[in-house]
Amino acid sequence: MFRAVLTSRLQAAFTAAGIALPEGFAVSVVIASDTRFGDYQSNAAMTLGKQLKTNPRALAEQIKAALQVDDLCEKITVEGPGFLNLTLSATALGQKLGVIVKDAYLGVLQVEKSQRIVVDFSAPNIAKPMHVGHIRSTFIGDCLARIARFIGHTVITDNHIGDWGTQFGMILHGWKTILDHAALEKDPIHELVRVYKNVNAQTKADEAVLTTCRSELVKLQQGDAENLDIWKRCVALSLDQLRTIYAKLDVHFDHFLGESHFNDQLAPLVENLLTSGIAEISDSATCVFFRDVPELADKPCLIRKSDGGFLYATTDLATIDHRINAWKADEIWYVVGAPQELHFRQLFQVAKKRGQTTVMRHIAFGSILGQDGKMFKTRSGESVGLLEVLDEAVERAAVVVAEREGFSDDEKAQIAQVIGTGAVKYAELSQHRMTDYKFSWDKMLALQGNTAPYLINAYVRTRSIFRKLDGEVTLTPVLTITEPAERALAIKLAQFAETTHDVLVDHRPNLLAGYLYELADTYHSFYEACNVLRAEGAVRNTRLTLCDATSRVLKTGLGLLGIQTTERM
RNA sequence: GCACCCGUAGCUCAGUGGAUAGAGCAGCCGAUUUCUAAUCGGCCGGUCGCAGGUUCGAUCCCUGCCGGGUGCGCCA
Repeated sequence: MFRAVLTSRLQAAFTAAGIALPEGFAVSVVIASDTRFGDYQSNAAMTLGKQLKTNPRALAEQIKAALQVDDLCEKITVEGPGFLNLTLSATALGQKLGVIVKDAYLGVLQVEKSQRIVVDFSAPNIAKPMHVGHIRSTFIGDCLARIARFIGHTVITDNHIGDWGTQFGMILHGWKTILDHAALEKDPIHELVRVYKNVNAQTKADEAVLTTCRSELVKLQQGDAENLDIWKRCVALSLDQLRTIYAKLDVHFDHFLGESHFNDQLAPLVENLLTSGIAEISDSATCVFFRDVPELADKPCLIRKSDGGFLYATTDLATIDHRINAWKADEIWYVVGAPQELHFRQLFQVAKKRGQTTVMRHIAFGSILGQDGKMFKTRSGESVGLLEVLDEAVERAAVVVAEREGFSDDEKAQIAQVIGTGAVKYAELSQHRMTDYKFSWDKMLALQGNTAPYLINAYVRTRSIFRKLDGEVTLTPVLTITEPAERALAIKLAQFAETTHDVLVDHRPNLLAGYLYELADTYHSFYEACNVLRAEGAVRNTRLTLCDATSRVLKTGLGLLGIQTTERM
């Protein structure tokens, strides 16, 4: 990629000019902030000038003189206080595009050191429907997993479903007292939710019901055959439904290792932590204290309740053991909401005390808020169901597709499916993950502007050109780029390489979404300015190659976001 | 009380220690016998919450304040 090559050239220029770089000083080249000055820029002279207390502009001139980029750039200029601006040559761009269209990775470099990365995301609860709150973890996690795989990591996706919470006390009691078996057969989740809500309301009104629920839970945890059987049926019914949703979403997991999977390991784990001195008893509960970590000094991590029950953190610790021992994880990524930040800080600290060196990251995200600006409450209040959102999105897309001619009903349904689902995913992934946002039907399901349909439409336009071509076309590796619109498109295409890697620096899918939007925008402009099929000779060939590259980058890039494309719309 | 996140155009949101802070939506004007208009071009719209500090340069980094959200031993 150009940025990496230019960076190493710049590094060499410093050496050639005899300029010693201070310890830890990283020479950097970035994509130009203002394209009037060039395609890439380096502010190194200004940053370094400050440190060395020398004139930054003179320093920039010195570097410029030593910089060997004749094969890449047609212009190098020094501007203002010491900006070093680089403009790529049409030849270099043309060659690059020739390479990109032939490369399975479209110019994206594979990582030098491939890691085994476990991505933990989605994690819905059993016996509850997935709602809009699950959108963020599911889509962000899926996207990050796809990108990590694409650049050469070994990725293991794991859905740590909540199949063993205290909520089962209520479901068990409800199952035995108020379950409607016919309703369960028709719509399992709906009936389970009804039962749960009903019992939940009962417990609020009657203390005795709560006690009964607790004892049902204890029986389950002690292996009571009847309760265990009911629990297994709940899990099976829920998993069926979940698989349907994930298929619809085109989201795939290598494992569904829910909390229950680790039950047997919790007691020995806690014993082990006690004997090794990592954990201690405090107020009859078992805790891990972090007295050497100032910000956690008064925030111990509880791993066993005073009644002997285990907690969220206990299961997570056992899960870490499994991921390290059985899966040999180099890294574990937790795509979980920002409110759980403290939990993960504690968890990672315990792992550190245990000598576990696996890299663990909490990839946090902000909350989806209701119209009142408050968080959706999943326990008491209502939320919008995920299926409901998807169905509505597909329906809205179908309204637009219905106006089109030349499609069978099946094709129309297929197109609406791709566009509706894509719109929902893109609405999430184009947003910075830390931003809280209010759930809005209109924004989530918009079909114009900065949306998935806009990107898919750009792809459709590239495909339509190739459908209309007569005969075989040989795309030439020698592009002759002349028009500004061609040039702008070529540069954008080349920058797919930079963007894809940038996403994983801070785990931010919105960087890729933003890039693809700009690419589609650039392509739409190119499309209006440069007719492809009416052009001739080398110009036509160049434009066809640009269209081919755009087509591939859009399809691949959208694929990395988890968004499918359609050939026509 | 302490900790973390957020505050940018009417609305929803991007963005970066650098050059004139950008999109979409909404509003207005224009382009189509189309290589698919789910498109393109243009106009309108900002004291980047407030006040200091560091810097050649701060919307970005630091401190304080204001406003909103979230979390802080026996839920997950």
